[in-house]
Amino acid sequence: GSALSDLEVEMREMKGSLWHLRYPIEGSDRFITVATSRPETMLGDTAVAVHPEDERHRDLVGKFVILPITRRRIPIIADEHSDPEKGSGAVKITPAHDFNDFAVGQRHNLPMPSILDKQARVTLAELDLGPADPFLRTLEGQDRFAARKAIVAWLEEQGLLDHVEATIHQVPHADRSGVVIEPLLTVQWFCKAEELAKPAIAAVEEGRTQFVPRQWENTYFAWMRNIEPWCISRQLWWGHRIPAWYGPDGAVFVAEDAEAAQAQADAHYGRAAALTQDEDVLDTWFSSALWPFSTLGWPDETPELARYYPGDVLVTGFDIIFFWVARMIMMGLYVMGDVPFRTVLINGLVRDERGQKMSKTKGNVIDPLSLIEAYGADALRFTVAAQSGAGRNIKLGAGLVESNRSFVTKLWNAARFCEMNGAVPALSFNVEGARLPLSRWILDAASRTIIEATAALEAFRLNDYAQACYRFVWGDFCDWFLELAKPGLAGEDAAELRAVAAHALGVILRLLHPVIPFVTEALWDQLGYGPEGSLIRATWPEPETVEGADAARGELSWVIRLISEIRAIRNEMNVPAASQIPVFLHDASAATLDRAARWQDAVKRLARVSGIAPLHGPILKDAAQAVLDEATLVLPLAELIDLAAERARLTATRAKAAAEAEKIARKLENRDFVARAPEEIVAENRERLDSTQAEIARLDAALARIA
RNA sequence: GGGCGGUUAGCUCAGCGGUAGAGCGUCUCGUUUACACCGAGAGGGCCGGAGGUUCAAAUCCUUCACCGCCCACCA
Repeated sequence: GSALSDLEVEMREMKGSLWHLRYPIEGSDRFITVATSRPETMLGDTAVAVHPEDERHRDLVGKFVILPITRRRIPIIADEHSDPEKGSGAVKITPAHDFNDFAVGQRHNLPMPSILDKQARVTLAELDLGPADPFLRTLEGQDRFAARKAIVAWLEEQGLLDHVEATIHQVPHADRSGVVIEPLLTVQWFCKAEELAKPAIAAVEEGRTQFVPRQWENTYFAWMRNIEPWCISRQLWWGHRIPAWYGPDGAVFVAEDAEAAQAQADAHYGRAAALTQDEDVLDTWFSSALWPFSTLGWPDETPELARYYPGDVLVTGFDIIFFWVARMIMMGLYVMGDVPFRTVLINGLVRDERGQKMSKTKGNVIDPLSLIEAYGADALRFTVAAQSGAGRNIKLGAGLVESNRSFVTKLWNAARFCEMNGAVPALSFNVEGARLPLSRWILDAASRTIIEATAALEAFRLNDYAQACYRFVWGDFCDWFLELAKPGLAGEDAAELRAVAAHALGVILRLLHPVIPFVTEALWDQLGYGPEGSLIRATWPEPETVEGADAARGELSWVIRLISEIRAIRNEMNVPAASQIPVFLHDASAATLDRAARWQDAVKRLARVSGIAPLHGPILKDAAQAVLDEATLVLPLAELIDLAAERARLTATRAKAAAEAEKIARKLENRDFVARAPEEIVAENRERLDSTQAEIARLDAALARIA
């Protein structure tokens, strides 16, 4: 058995019994009943306490009880600790084996005999034995639980057991070994934690160290402001020895090392005295508290210590705030005069798929190595980052890792496609040289992603960072840029598109390297971005201003909406995938027709159309229609079209738009809204109403044509 | 007993005063020369309940319910 700090004690709910014992009162035939969940401790009772205001027992205060078995005479005292509401209102006091009872014992100057040894066996050594019952002898050396059984049986036999009550109570267990802890009076070394805590509280109050998310500072403060003296000695084999030495007469010398202690002792005794060092070691958390500077060479003033203390960010779980974080802050301030780190990032705990805490007994422990074996380290790392919302736990399951493995594979394939098409990274590449709207659009999107991802990382929002990268790679780069670039890669724009693709991929590799280290590193090297091992040292990508970005965004947004509209119609009208259909633009502006001509090849390919042309004159009857800005798309489907289905489709679209318009109109009719809402909000709603109404008008026209 | 967090689409979650979103899953279609670990499309939500503040509430306040956690409590 060793001493423990409060933090190492874990309360567990257990079914147990409450034994109500009858203690005979001296000089009368009355009894006083006390309740206990640990009857064996009655051997060490040194008083029975009642509440000073409790009328029921007032006359008993000052009288004595003859404790059964040991037959010791112990006083009935009045103490606030006794709760009249509980049990009989009288409570047995065992100062050596209960914290509260110890306090009572101190207040009333009671003796404090231990009746258990360090192996939790009954010992009678400290008892003042008088006319004890012979039964007492048989208890010596018995284990606490065996003794409990024997004592209960004996009391029952003697008629001293009033009754037994089944209860559920909190029982202290050692968090490591899991055994039930027995409070025991021992001599230990303590640290005045309160003194250390004061500057540590101030440091966090003043923001010299900040917790992320901020709410954990409450947890820190709550504990630090109510901190108890810290028991730092342990009766274990491993650890730093307590730096205390004892002289021949037991005098204590505390010093940095044996030599200094010896010097102290010699001065004290006036002669050379033999010293023996304390056998105890320091609490492992005490030693761990030194970690931020002891690992940097302290107590020597090393260059490492000068450069790396204080550290920047400590990343850890909330369950370690008291054990380690608080202690490092206290110790850092005390020893180094500064906080050990500026930011404490509290990440969630990794739990199983259903959110259960992993435990060996539950058998739900996920071995990261098996996930890595199945899906790769990159997939696991990316998954954990993507799931780590601020302050929430991570539910880790194979399914998630598997789908993120797909993302890694997607990245790999996209890079392979770039390579196949001669997208070679060039140092000379300059964003300003990009002329094509497609180039400008993807370069602008890359810059925006860099800004978003960087901001997210700086704010420790790893999930936002991962998501921004995911969306850019899969949504922008793969789904649209590469697809739209395919026709161009075979033509006169090939050189620019290759250079832009290579540049964007370079941004992607650098952005994702922190969470997809292996695959990005392999691609970086293989595709010629830099020599092997150089990606981790590459500079973080910087956002760049792209000339004509707004115009490029407008144009690409149009192209993407055009293709999506055609695809939607094809799907909803069940147009066979293999059939190529023509697309006409009705009422289109010159600028729109211009765009249509420019994107002809890409649209043909991505929307499976045979061509796009302006439509003048009457619209064919057997056609599907859709509204795109000022123009109406017309898809002649001939025998493919089901007019009823098309009417239903257009009607549904119109209904949606009408509901939207209605909602906005109601808002704008509200005088309070127009008067009190900010101008730009009102203007925005007016514009939305206009464009929604224009869309409805075009849908009505389209419906009229197929009526 | 004291405190902290959560409750939004089937699942996991983002959004935290001004048009409810993402990923996965589901359904339909698809052998288009990077990728089926893929592509296209669709459906799916009284944003836990009740009050309140506000021109406007998933978002702010009050309160309740349920879930999770921390601290204290061996009569």
